[in-house]
Amino acid sequence: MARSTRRRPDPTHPATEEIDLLDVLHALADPTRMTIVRVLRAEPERACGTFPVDVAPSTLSHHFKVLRESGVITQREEANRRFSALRTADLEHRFPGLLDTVLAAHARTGPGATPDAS
Amino acid sequence: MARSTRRRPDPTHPATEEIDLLDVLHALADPTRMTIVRVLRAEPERACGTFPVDVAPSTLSHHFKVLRESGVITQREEANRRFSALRTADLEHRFPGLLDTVLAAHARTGPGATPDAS
DNA sequence: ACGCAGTTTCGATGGATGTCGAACATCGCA
DNA sequence: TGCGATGTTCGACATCCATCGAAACTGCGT
Repeated sequence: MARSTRRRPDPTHPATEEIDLLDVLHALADPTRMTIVRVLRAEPERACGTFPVDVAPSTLSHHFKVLRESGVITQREEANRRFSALRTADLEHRFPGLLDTVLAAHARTGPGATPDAS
Repeated sequence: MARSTRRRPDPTHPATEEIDLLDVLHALADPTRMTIVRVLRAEPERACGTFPVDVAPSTLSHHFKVLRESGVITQREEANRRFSALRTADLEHRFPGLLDTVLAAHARTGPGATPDAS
């Protein structure tokens, strides 16, 4: 049965031109999701369950949905696992420099942030 | 009575180093507030009631409060009116390039946005 | 075939948020 | 001194949102 190999439908993503800035900002304005994006920034792809966040699996799934529907990440299904990746190129094309700037700002002030690195 | 010249206390603002990125992103992730910021971007200062937004005065006041408490704007009292201004320098110092990038992104895709200006 | 591991969906819940109208405060001006 | 203009605060309300637990689904290994 080649036609129904995949029962669960592929997750839907917005087209690049459909990505809304306010949706993206809202998606990034959450600690858990910001952590996810930061991790994804360093690695090209990663399975859902392997993120260093301390929330229930269902909550995590919710956050991935928000990130996906806002156009920040892509999700690819492989067997049982779902791999997530940043839509770096798409975001760069639509909002040049945005992701870099936001992540740099968070790196400066968020986690261990060098107290006076200016 | 020099000590109680000003009855209504000056609005409180967070110190520059206290400005939180996620708070800023959240503040910007609202159409009304984004409009306010965009207008403020063009003019150095402006009275509250003169913004081209279509909400009740009390709602507007609420949005100004959110913007102020997140560190995006300053509010100065002059007589009856309250003037708002972007904390451009503070934001630039704390999150270099952030405001420019976000506003540029919104200009590209938000209002009249040249359909295919790439 | 069975069960386990990884994820999503559903339902519920408490808290934040955007919105409004009414009431209050402040200042300038007639 | 009283009125109008400008904003804020308060209370209410509907909605959204982050979170959880339980249930269901999918595919792999035993």
